[in-house]
Amino acid sequence: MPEITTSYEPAQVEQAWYAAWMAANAFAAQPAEGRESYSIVIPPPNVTGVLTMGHVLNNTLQDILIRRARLEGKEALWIPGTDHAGIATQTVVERELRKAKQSRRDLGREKFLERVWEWRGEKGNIILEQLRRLGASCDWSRTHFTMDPGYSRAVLQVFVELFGRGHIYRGKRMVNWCPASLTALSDEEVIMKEVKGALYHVRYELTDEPGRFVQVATTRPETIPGDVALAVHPQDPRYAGLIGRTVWRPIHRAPIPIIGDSAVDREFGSGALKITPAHDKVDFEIGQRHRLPVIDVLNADGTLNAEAGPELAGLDRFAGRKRAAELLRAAGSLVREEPYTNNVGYSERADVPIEPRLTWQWWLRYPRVAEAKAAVRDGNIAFFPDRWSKVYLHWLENIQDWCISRQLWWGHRIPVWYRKGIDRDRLSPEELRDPAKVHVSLDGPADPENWEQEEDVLDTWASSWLWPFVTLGWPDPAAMKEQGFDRFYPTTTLVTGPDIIFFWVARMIMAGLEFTRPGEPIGRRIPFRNVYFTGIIRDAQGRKMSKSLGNSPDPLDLIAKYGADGLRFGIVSIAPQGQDIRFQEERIEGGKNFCNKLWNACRFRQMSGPPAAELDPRRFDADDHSILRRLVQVSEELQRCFGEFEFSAGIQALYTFFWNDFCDWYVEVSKAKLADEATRGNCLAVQDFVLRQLLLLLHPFIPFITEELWKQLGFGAGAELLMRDGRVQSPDQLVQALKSKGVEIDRQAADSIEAVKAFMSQARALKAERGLASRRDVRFFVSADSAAWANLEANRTKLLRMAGAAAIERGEGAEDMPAAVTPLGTLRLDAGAAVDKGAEKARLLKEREKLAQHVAGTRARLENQAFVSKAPPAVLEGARKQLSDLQTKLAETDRLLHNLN
RNA sequence: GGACCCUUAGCUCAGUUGGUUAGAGCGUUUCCUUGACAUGGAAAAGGUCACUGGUUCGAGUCCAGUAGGGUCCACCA
Repeated sequence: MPEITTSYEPAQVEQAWYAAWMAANAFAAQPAEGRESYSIVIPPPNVTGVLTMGHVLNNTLQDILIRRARLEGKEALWIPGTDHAGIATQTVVERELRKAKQSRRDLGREKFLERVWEWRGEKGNIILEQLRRLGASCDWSRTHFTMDPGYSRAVLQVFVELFGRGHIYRGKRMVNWCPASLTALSDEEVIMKEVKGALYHVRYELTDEPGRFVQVATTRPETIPGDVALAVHPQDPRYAGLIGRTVWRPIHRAPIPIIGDSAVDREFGSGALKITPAHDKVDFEIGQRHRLPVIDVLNADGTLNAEAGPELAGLDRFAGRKRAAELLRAAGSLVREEPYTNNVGYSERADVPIEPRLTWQWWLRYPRVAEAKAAVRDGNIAFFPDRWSKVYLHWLENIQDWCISRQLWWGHRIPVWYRKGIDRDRLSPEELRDPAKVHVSLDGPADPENWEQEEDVLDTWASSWLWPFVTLGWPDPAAMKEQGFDRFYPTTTLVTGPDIIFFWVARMIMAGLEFTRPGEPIGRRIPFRNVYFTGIIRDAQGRKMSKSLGNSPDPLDLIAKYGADGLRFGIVSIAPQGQDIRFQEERIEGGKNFCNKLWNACRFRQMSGPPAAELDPRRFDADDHSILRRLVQVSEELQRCFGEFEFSAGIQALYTFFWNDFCDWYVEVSKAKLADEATRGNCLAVQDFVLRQLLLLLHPFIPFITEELWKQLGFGAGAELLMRDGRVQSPDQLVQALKSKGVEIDRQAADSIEAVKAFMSQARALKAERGLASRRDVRFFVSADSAAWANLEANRTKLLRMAGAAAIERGEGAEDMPAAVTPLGTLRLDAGAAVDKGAEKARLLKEREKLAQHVAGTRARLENQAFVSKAPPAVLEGARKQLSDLQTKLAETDRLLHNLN
């Protein structure tokens, strides 16, 4: 057996094991009847993406769940893949073209798409490669891409079916227009930002009463040429006589009416509102109500057009705003201009202000809204943390139709063909469904020469919302059978960020309910049973990590520095349920240190001798009972944590068990036991038993190092792999396994160790306070009763070793020796040197003070009649025992103080 | 305007149905390279649990309010 090196070097180990796992095809789900299944679909990262800390957290958690499920003997499937990310990808490729002074229009649609596919071929798998570095155990043979032929067909089929069911329509409506990407966006792709600008107070002169004005406030004077009316509240006394009269539009001068509409807020500004139906949603609605014309003064790219008048035409909208203000000022129409902060919608992707714009688009009336609400409200789908279900339900309550068309080229082209010669913008809703005029199908019309296909593509999310079932072969029955749709749908758990709860989670639920297993109960049609929402990773200052801020560390650098396991351990340990996470590199370093500690504990085991024989219950001492009891406890704790998705609590429990219970205590006491042939064999067997279980429990969190150590310690036979063939035992199975080896955990024995630990702690403290930690020639005296003395005798060898003492003797010692009261009797330290009596007295007095306070508090509680009569017996008993223990300790401390005098 | 979250040690955070003396990691102080590990060991210092009330025998934990910070939703020009 090769010797384990003195410190853990992850790079080689990780690379080698990932290759070995791949070679063994160990990530592939092996269909096996009778096994419970556990499935996860990855939130598909954008093909343009590179690994971020958010991905690290998210995918580590998925990998933990999948690996744990595998070790529990489940048929575990983790489906990977990428999203074509319409706007993002198209933007990236267009940017490349621009470097060569080209635009996509220069290339034309077909050539451009070829370029995108080329790009995807080169760069599209980078992020999946990075996930492998992290250790992700996805079934790579099932990698999907939302633009794959099969996937695309499914997306189009969904469109065709929803159209057929009347959920999809084409309509001219106000949309969020991105002047940078030149496409419509859904409401979810618009983020509100506070923008500092100006509020312009502009006066409009009455046409029939020169010198009389109506004043309005606006942030967008450049849209004044698009004004078609002023609106006031019909009950506003200030404007009582004005409704029905006309005013002069101050730019691109023309008379426009004053109308009354109750949508106007009387409290804001002057209470009068300019109406620009082409450039504001509310204005558009008011315009509709009053049958006002629409004057669109903007081009698609955000520049002003001829409708804006000769002074503004051709200017960009921001330059136009300045120019418009100047024009107003020159004309005496600008009453004043004040600094103003308002909320402006921005394109999430392009980071420019969006324009409300009236265009023809395709819309989806969401299917299964009520069912989608019920699925979460009634618990068919559980959210962790549960509070996100409120956010989800609130969104569904107020759901708006989804604008699913995008004026892009990269994406699924809408499967609609218009008969040549017809004007598609004049089709009535009935004509839209007339097959002689509009053809909607998967494969297109039989006589394509007579038709023109819709140019628009679908919103990216209109493909990703199908992810949980299209990745399992839907809708092709043969593919579904082959890919195990029956076994793996609904998937077990979805791990994602709360930021895409509307974009993705809610929509997947509706899609799943609409398209899978028609007619079957809701619990069979949902796409997943659990949704775990991760926190958002922030930098040390609490800011969101982003490319533009450059405050996100490169996960690959962290892997190089701390190992993938170190990174995984660190990120999980700082990611409690439901809270945002402040990233600290020190925690990743902590992860690396944990791995090194684990490595060395196993190294120590290996140096102690070959794999041990069976546990020998006859040789069990209190430490053996104690460590095995803790092992069972940790196993229980971990089971609970997995049930509640409390990853950081789980890893914390493992940390404490391994570091404090196993290394700091059990391994240390082992050193004495290993020197004794009588206890050596059993001690090694206990170590092996614990390490074996520990590696199984740790493996989902830190897969590489555990696999390596599993092999180094010879725990797997032949070609067995921990990750594939290992089986973690439930706490009950663990107890049973111990029983079958004749081991029954003795709780009293295990408890007795706690007193020894306290004793040890006090002994060390007595020494440490005098700077004697290294000296081994000290003697301790203990005034122990016979039971305590027996306990100490039984542990003598290891106590001497661990406390660093030459002797522990029964007796009082000298009165001026430093002393401490322990559960096993009063301990005195004979350091063989003069003692600072004053210092000793001060120390004991401080201790006495604490004890006295505590005694008083406990006594007061017990003297409270209400407490005695109402508190549960266990609590009461605990308090009584506490009081008596404290009193004993206090009395002994008093005696020590007295003697010192 | 509506909803939700946070405020606990110098820092970042745990604290699971209310119940002994509120924990961890990092940092700090002292000591230690004894044959797993200095990426380590031992010991220690450090907290009126944001504030004010309330419920309760008992509150970091439950309720109400206040202050500060954050997130999401919403058409206020």
